[in-house]
Amino acid sequence: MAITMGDSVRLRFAPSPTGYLHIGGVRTALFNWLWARRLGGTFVLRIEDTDEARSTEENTQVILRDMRWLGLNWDEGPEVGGDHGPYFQTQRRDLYQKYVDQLVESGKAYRCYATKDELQKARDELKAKDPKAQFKYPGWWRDKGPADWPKDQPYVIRLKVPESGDVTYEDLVFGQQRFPADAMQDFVLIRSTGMPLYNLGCVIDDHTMGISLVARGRDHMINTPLQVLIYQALGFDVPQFAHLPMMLGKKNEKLSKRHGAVSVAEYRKAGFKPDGLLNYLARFGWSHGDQEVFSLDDLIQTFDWAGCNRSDGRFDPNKLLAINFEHLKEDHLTDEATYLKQWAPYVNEAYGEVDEARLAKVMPLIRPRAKTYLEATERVDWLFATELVFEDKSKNKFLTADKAEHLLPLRDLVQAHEPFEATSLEEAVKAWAERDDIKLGAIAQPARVALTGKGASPGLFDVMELLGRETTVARLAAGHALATEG
RNA sequence: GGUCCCAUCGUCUAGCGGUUAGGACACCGGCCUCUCACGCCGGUAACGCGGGUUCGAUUCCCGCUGGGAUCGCCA
Repeated sequence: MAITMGDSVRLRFAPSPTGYLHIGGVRTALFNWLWARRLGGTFVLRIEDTDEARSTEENTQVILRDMRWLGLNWDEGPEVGGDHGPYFQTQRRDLYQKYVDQLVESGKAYRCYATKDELQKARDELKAKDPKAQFKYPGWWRDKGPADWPKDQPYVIRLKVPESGDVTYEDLVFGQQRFPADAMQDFVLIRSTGMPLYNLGCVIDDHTMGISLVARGRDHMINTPLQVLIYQALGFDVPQFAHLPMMLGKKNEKLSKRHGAVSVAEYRKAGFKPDGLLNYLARFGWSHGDQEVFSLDDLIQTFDWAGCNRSDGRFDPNKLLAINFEHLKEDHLTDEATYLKQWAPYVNEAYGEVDEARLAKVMPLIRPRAKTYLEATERVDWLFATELVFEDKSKNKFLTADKAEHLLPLRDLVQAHEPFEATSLEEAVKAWAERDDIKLGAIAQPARVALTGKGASPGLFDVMELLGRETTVARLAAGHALATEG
């Protein structure tokens, strides 16, 4: 497709504040955002809060906060404004009403006074007669006019859907699409409360906000022909569409809580890096040859709709973890300053305000060992926790009377050794082990447990240097005491 | 059931008529090693089925099967 730069390229993400920000939604937001950024276009955030029963201000705030955390900044929308506002659908009701009145006047839509009960009754009757039959609104009010309108009765507005013919549109991912009009019914545009339904609000907003390409999940694909009909009835130009395959759970059902974390907030708490999450999500339903790891800049430079896949996929927490790990351990993806800045909040929350210099010093030891910032935090408890916690398994295995014999000699060596520095300590201990024909592991494993409480840790001598002479000496002695007392 | 969509290792995918069907995650070996990781080396594992089209189909077409979306005054 032709790549045109500039103002005419406008994309949007339009979440409903009926819940937290779901990672499936983030994937949609990301693809829109990437395309806008790649073409130097505009990314609009619009809040579709017309479901009054489920939309809350709190949810809106959560969505904005999580979008910001992810780095998916918007050029127009809540809190940043823009020339096409307001960006909350509930604040655009006059606009919807105006266009709907226009449709009714031109005979392309009509008032329907049928009540929900009447419709339900008709549905039930049809189902009783033929369980397999497809219920369609029977068009009771389709051909009535103002003379037939009852006074003071609530009504909805329905679109007059053509009785034959096809609705077609071009999908950037799925190709040319064709839907038979007779499979659709005269659907409702606006509720009896005057609040627009999804399809109407979506079309009017996308049009008035100048959206050039609508990209959304495949679950909306069935709405698109309906929306095309509204565009046509209103005389609007139809934008481009791109639908994205669904992100499903392990067993092919909709991705939900039972598959683990689904909200952005949970991934933040679990210590994921935004770029890592975004990298995984980008590679879900999109590919660029064999490349798996992308910085955000890589994505902006390489993302395109042609690389999008059409088949639904299953969310894989393992792969997400692996991609996140890649981002955390590779310096070109996360430089030290960034790592420190992003990691520090987790550490401070776990252990209280810790010394930045010490944190910076353990960092290089932890990076190749931790897949998330949270895991990294758990791996430095021996350094920052107020009390050393022993793993039972490791304690029982290595802090025993027979295995603790080298602990005190090691303590003595460490106490006297200069300089107190990892490489130098290592040389000294290795020399001792060799001289007395002791396997290094026989010294190191009990010592590791004494110093860190665990059977696995960064290199023993790095641990010592970080702990400092005083703590190292004290813990070696305490470990020996623990091993021999019982 | 109607309408629509999809189909390559367990998972994410490369492939766009001729390949020993490639990569990544996961898994299993091995090396490295003070432990755990990292890193390195190697391995197991896929074209759903049946018809066409073609000299030749994973690739194009049709059918089947299987999976999914949707059928609201939700979005």
